[in-house]
Parts: sequence; C-alpha cells; structure tokens
Amino acid sequence: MNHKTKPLPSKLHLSPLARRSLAGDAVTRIRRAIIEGELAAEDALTEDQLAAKLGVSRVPVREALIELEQEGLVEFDARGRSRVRAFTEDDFEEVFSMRYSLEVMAARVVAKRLTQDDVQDLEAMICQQAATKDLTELSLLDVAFHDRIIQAARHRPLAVCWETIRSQIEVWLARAHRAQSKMKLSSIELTVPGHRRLLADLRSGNERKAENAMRLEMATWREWLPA
Amino acid sequence: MNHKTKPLPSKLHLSPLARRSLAGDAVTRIRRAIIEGELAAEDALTEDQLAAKLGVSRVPVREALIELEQEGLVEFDARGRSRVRAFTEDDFEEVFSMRYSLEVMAARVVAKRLTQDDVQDLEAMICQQAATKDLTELSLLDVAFHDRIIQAARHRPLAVCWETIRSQIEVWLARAHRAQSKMKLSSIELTVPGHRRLLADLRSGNERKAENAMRLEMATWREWLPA
DNA sequence: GGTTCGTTTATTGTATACAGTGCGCGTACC
DNA sequence: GGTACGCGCACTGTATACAATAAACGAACC
Repeated sequence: MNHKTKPLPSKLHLSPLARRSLAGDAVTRIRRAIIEGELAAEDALTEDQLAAKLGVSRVPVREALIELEQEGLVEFDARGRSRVRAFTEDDFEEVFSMRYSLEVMAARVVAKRLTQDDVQDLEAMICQQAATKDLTELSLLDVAFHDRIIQAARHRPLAVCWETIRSQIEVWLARAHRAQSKMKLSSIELTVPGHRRLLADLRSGNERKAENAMRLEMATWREWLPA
Repeated sequence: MNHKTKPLPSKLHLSPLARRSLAGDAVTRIRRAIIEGELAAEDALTEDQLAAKLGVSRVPVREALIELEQEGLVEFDARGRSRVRAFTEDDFEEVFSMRYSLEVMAARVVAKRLTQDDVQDLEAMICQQAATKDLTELSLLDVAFHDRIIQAARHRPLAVCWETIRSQIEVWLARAHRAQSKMKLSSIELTVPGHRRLLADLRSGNERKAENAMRLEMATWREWLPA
C-alpha cells in the first residue's frame, strides 16, 4: 500500500465521472437532431456549419460524425463528405430483424444471469408503463425496458451490437409518431401484460422458455412496422 | 441529362475509390499491430508516440483510436487515455457466442438471397482451402469464407455487427497460433467437407436447414476455443 | 519520518491554420 | 450551340499550437 490517505466516507458515491467532452456532447446533440427529424435525410452535414451551430471547432464535430457513422445515422461518401443517412423501409426491416436476433440472444443469456436487482428494476419499469396513457411516452419506456434487459445480459459484444442499431430504432419510432402512424391504442393494454409475461419467463431460468417469450414480444412489435 | 461526355469503355472498372486517408491507414496498421501481438494487452497507446511511429500527426491517430474502440481492440479510461484492451477467456467466450448468433442469422438470411456469384466465390474459396496444408493459412481462409457469407446476406446491420467482433476473433486466432494451441491437424480434413455441407444447405433455400448447418459449423469451431 | 503542498511533466482536448481536391461555373474556341 | 478548358469556391484532411488537467516528483514543515 503506497499512499494511505484518509478513508473518505464509503457511502458517498460521486457522479460517475461523466467524460464530459465537446465531442461527446456533439454526438448526443447531433444524434438527437437526427432522431427528432430536425436534420432531415440526405441533409449535408458540413463540418463548418455544424461546428458553428454547436459553438465548437471542427475537431469535436469530426469525431462525433465518426461515431454516428457507426450508429448508422450518418453516411460518408467517397470524398469524405457526410450526410444524414436516408432510411428506406427495407432498411428498417433489416434493423428490426437484427433487433429480433439480438434480443432473442439476450433472452437466452439473461435467463442464466438475471439478478434480484435486475428483476426489481424491470418490475419498476413495468409499473411505470402501466401508469402511462401516452403512446409516445410508452414507446420510450418500452425501449428503455429492452435496454435494461440487454444490460442485464452483461454481455459486452451483445451490448455493442445493440448500440449499433438502437439509434436507428429511435429514428423509426420518432418518425412513426410524427406520422401519426398505425400504432394502435390497444398497444397500451398489450404492452404491460406482455412485459409481465416476458419477465416471468426470463426469471424461469429456462433458456428456451426465455427465448420463446422474447420471440413473442418481438412478434407483437412486428405489427407496428412500416410496410 | 446534363453532361454528355464520351461514354468511356463500360467494361473498365477502376479501383473502387479506396478512400486513402492517413486515418484509415492508421486504423489498419494499429489493428494489425494489436492482432499480431506487437502491441500487447494493457499497453498504453499514447497519441504522440503512435503518431511518431506512424509518421503522422495526432489527428489521424485520434480518429483511428475512436474506430478501434468500436472494434473492441482499444479501451479508453475515464481520463481519455487509451490502451490495448486486455482480453480474458470470458471475453473470448462472449465474442464467440456473439459470433454464433450472428452467423446463424446470416445463414437464415442467406438461404433466401444467395446468388450465383456468391456460390461461385464460396466454391472457389473452398477449393483454395482444400489446397492448403498450413493451419494458420487455413484459419485465415476460414474467416474469409465466413466473411463472404456475411457479405452474401446483404444485410447492413448484420454486417456492421459482424465488424464489431471480427477483429477480436482475429486476435484470438493469432494468439492461439502463437501459443501452438490445441488446434488439431485434423481440422484441415474437417474444414473443407464441413464447408461443402454448409454451402449445400445454404443453397437449399431452406432457412431451417441453413440455420442448422451453420449451428453445426459453429459447433466444430467451438472445440478450438480456449477454455 | 511522514504528510502535505507546490511545481513540473506528460498527455489529452480543442482551436486554428494550411494544404489538397473535386466541382461548378464561366469563358473561349470550334 | 456545344464542347473543352481553366479558374475559383467549398469542403475535407492534416498539421501545429495552445489550454487544461491530473499524475509524479520533490521539498518544506510538523
């Protein structure tokens, strides 16, 4: 033991060192702008213009664009120019089929690893969902619920893969809401019992059961799809 | 039609516009160094030092490190310092379980989309494998084979997910070879017929058949694993 | 002697400056 | 009128310079 400074109240847990960098903020803000539709498909993302709008230099913007490319929100052409990616309905089909595979895998993994904390969190989230009457809010809670399941899997490559499609799912959701899509009101009544059943099967510890429950959950989502 | 320049020999297909940038080269070279073990686990990746070694400035290096983080080869600590990620055996277990899910999905997708070109390429690759007597070379050809299958799926999110684990697979392979691992010579005799069977089932157009063939292929790989 | 405080140093984060490049537009020439 | 050439503009790619911060070391004080 080299340094023996005073032991510092052990309960006190400070903010988790959020690596606050302009580049990180830029990622968040540009991502949000794309999801909200503030930046439209095919819009040219000129580094100078973005930098000016964000009040920073081009460097953080460049780094942000690289990350957003990985999330599938931004595209670079052969000359290095970036633009907001234009999603076709087929693109979303692909994203959701990817989601299907990832979540089924997550269910399988989670079945063996679910902790008491996970269960408590998930139950609390279901209660929150039950209290909601707004479809937009519900869909956000739903994504958060699935986020939490992925987190519960404690499986790094899975989490990384999930992050490559998460934003695209949000793009679709936001777009669907703006378009007053066909998401039915009945969804509210379906979501909560669906999640309860899913959680029950995840808790069973039975991988097959968990997988199948997730397949069912994904199938109900499937109906909300564009085409 | 705005400009009507002369029609330029249609067969002539130039190099695919490889976006040659120092940043891109840096990604390639640092990745290679990590895979080959030239940069060892936990090694600090100082931007200045890397820049000096590569003969460029820090900017391309920074951008390269961001990309390599997404490939799982590089880690950043809370203060922004990067280092070569240290893989545990559990990490590799996770990577290969992820690979399993992705490839099974790929098989399912490919079953419906395989073209004549795909088949020709894959067959040619199998022949190449059959001609090889070197285990290291064979494992590279094997990865290339699976790469080609992913490509044949023509499924963007799948390809992106695959790229998040591909380098890590290569790390494991290179490490295993350096350690004179338990990869058996019999692998050579097993690989080629295995791939032939797999290709046959991918061509069948039957999703279930294709999935199961891939599960089998993955299971044989499984034996080469560390633990 | 050990602890604490300043100073130095190493390294990242950000800004700015500069170089290179393709594209559009105008112009001249046929 | 159309085609080819050349110039300028709008961007990106890269380098360099500067600011900020935390670790490392050392010195002074108890």
